[in-house]
Amino acid sequence: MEIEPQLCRVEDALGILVGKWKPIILLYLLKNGTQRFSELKTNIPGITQKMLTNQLRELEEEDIIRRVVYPVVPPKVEYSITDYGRTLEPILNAMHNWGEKHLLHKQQKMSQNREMLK
Amino acid sequence: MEIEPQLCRVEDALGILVGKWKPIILLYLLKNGTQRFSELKTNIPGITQKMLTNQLRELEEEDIIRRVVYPVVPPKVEYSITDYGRTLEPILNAMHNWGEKHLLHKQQKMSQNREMLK
DNA sequence: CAGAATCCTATTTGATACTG
DNA sequence: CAGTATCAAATAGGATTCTG
Repeated sequence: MEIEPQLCRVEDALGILVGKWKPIILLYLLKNGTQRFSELKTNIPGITQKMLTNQLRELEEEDIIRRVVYPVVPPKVEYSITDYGRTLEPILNAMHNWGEKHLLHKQQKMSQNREMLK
Repeated sequence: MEIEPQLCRVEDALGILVGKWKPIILLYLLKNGTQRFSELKTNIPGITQKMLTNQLRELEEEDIIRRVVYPVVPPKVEYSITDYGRTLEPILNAMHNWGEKHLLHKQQKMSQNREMLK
């Protein structure tokens, strides 16, 4: 019984979410609303300017976030979630809840690994 | 308002699902039950032996699938979803449904791109 | 049959310096 | 402030050959 990959639409959502900083960016914008580039930069620990730009661009390309440039000096650019982007929220929540629920499983596995090292 | 990445558990689920062939492998096992290595190999078009082995190992490492080796000649190895792995099913379904629902959005974007090329 | 091993390419991520 | 540009490192993925 052959599966037809083109009939599997899991990748559509997955592809949008994959990227080292995308989930955190989306969660941040979902929780805190419109944010400037610098706000994201300072509030997402460890991210570089390059990666922030990169991930924002990719999310914008997928219409998940909106980029608004104010023609002022110094530059001001604001990012926010689109209505379309908001449709991903249930999926993000489902994954977060799964992660929380199975923290225990993860910890048990880690203690197994410690056992094996003895 | 700083976000604490360690409080975001989205990556826990996401990390398990990420990999070029993981979703399709999981969907196949969820739909068709226990499968031999060769069955997966022939029913997942385009996958190489190396990647099939690789992705199965990573899923096994996360306790999402079970690997059972039968000590026979020629070798026989069967893979199946664990109960723990089955807890990911709602997430996979949510992503698939999202993908189906937003096929239209995707198509509209593609026609926009075609317009831009004129 | 179910892989392991090797080699290679491509993509992703990161560090750093520069700019309108 | 909000980026670009460049280079380097790390990771993922693929083609091919070999083996118990």
